[in-house]
Amino acid sequence: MQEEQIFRALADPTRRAMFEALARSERTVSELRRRFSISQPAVSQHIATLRRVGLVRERRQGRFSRYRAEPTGLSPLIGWIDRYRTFWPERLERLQGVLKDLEP
Amino acid sequence: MQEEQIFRALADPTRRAMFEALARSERTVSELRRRFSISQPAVSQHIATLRRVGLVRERRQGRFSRYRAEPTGLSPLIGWIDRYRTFWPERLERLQGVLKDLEP
DNA sequence: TATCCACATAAGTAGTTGCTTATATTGAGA
DNA sequence: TCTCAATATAAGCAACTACTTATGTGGATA
Repeated sequence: MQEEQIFRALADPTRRAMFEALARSERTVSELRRRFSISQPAVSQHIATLRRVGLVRERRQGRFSRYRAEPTGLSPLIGWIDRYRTFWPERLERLQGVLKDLEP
Repeated sequence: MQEEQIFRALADPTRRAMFEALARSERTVSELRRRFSISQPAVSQHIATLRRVGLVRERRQGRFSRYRAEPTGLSPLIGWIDRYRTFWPERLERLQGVLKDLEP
């Protein structure tokens, strides 16, 4: 999936919030509807957009559809940004620190 | 500047391309106009948007305005993405490699 | 000072987007 | 099988966006 679609999908605040919620835990459309005060179709449409660009995965379970975020879908976005990290030594250092902490 | 504005600014492909061009070198509006086949006002409007969200800086020089990218303006975007890097060991490793190359 | 030139701003417009209500579709249980 | 519950799709609409042309502003030069 191209970076173009990813950027557009994440430009909407509601969709970004949904991705965040789905990164924390798997949820159904109804659950998302409760959390965001928009109609059920609106939720389905946002999910469809996120799914189309590879940011969300579906897991069918009977008449329920459980959705969860697919962080690897951010790959094009990260790829784009990494081109500009080299301009940014300070930030790189911070990130380096984070990486060190993650080393076992 | 909030991540909201940054995402919206970069969602447009022309604006993203302009940011990329301005990251490579400083340019005037006229120079950008030549590179992108849109009107001069359209260029000015895109620049204004990028400037408003802190992604581009102006350097006045007589009647010319020279613009260049401000990579630190990507900070909110990077901050947002970093929240999901932890879900992504493979990518982290690759990045770690990149960082190693930059060390000396 | 008169006139370009580089750029910004204003105003109008066609296309896109995010929402709504209405209507399928499909599975589970009485 | 009949009905309800969970979700998807269709259709319509108001708001936003990215563009255009027209015009304003201020620096440089004759």
